[in-house]
Amino acid sequence: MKTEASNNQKKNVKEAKSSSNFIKQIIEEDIKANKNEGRVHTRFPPEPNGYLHIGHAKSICLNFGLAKEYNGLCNLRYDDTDPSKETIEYVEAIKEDVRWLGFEWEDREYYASDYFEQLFEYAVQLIKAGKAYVDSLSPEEIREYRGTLTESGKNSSYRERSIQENLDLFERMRAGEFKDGEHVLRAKIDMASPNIIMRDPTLYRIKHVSHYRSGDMWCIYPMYDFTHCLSDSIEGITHSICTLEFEINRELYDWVLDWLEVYHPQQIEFARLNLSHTVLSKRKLIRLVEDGHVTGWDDPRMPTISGLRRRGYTPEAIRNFCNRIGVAKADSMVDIALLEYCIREDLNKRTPRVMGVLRPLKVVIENYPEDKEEELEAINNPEDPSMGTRKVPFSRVLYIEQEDFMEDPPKKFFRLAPGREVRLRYAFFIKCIDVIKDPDTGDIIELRCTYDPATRGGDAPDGRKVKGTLHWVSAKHAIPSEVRLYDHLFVKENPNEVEEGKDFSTYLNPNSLKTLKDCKLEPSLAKATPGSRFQFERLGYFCVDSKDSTAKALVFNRTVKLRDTWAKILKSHQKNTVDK
RNA sequence: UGGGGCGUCGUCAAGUGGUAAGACACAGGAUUUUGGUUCCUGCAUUCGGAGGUUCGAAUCCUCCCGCCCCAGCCA
Repeated sequence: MKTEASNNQKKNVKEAKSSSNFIKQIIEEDIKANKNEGRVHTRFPPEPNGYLHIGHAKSICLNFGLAKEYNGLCNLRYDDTDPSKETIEYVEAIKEDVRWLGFEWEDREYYASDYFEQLFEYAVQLIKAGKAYVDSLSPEEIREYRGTLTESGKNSSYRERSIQENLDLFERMRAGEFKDGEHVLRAKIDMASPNIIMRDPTLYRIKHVSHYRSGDMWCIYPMYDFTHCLSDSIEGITHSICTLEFEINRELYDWVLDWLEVYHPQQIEFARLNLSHTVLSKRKLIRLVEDGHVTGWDDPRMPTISGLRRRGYTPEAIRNFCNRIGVAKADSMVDIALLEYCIREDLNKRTPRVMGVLRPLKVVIENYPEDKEEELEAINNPEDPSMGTRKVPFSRVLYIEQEDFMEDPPKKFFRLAPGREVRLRYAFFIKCIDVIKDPDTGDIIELRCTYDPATRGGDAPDGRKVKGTLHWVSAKHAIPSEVRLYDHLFVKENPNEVEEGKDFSTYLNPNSLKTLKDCKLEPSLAKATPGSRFQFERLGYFCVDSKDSTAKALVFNRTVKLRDTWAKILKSHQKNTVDK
């Protein structure tokens, strides 16, 4: 028997704690060695040029989670050094998403663009140290001079300009005396380095573009490699966690900080998230939006935070997911089934149950009086008795789900069929006595049934058992609704893996959205507010769409299906018959 | 064929010289007024491969194989 305490414990299920990983080990060793006086300070550094997705959630949970676990801090920092792509709208959307996920950066909201003056001073310092120079090669020449992966590059003819000349030119770059592309500031490292990043990387470029924050104050903008390490240094970041593709940039990260002799955070790289049946690159997500494959960044099919939110996902489920997938250095592809498991787990505990019929089939209870109606008591959440009960109206004409009736049922089909008796959840046993078809099409349009008044509530006093229990809605009381059923965006597990001459969009799932306009819901749903979540019994978890739903015309999104053993049985049977 | 990384169950992933955690998925079974939930049970004699060191190797050494990243004035 479950005790009150164990019930409570269950309700407050502790968030899955992330297990040990190599980053925690590094941090723990650092703390033990009293590196940084035992301080842990991380940062989440998005570029405001797109919306956050579940891959960013992994990074957010990692950075903020580490800070929390080791009593440290995590900054929110915008890496906004490319004014041609960045906007304030993205800044706002990112803040909303991080906050919604449940993380708090307090007053530590920083912008690399706020460091421009300081960064400029650092660049001057580098020039003075003879470690940077103004190059006047064209972009094409710079590319040619860089060499290839197997051949070393060659020095620019401007590489040996005097410090004075470099200083003068750099000041004039800042002053706006030159056009875009005329000059760049480069680090003077080694054009023969086997690491291409180190072949005199560009530090500053001229861009006569106004910046969403600094306006027209600058026409030269620092590059990522120069900005990021110094921003980390300025903020006193201890562990600068980024994704694997920056591994080769670490040499430059260290080079800049070493030559400038400033506080030196440690860059640590981990593998970015890949999720099956979707794409997670900004470029591809933008294409989905721009090509109209989805309705926007917050389309409930998108793996964006805003899409997941609109779909009905909870921050808790996403955080649990991030804790469960782990952190490592091996490239990997997480099965989207794990994400779905996480949201079901959360919604199962917190969501009220209701009945709604997606594809209605009319049922007339012949022995139920025309004018009679009654209310039956239904449990709101069997997982949580404190959520109480509600009344659902019953009357002579009902709707059940089309797929809950079969005229010629296969073995193991426990639902309604001619002559068979089933239970209507929380109501009565009914028996099908007749099937009415459309004379032209042959489609089943109505079922005639009888009910057993003695089974009120769902139990037969004579101990009679029934195999199936169906959800239903009283026709007279039903409220109409539109319901959107979502499925994986891509049919292919890894849409990034494309066949010759094809592109990821060829693997788009044509059935990723099915809109049902004739759904019938129990009347208690009339007052459902945007964003509220429910379990439609036997079907799945649904939420009221926050954009398109109105009090008069409800729109529900299916967050995720319930686990469906019957569907599995059907599938394996089909497979078996095909195999034979 | 330069450099930097990575290979442990179908998918993630612990493991750090003492004899392969856990989760998802999958397959059985029990309970069930949701074919839901919950609960049991099963699921890597073997860690990319081959050698070697060792009483003992997923862990150390050697060679090989495979995959990923880098030639933006993007991040």
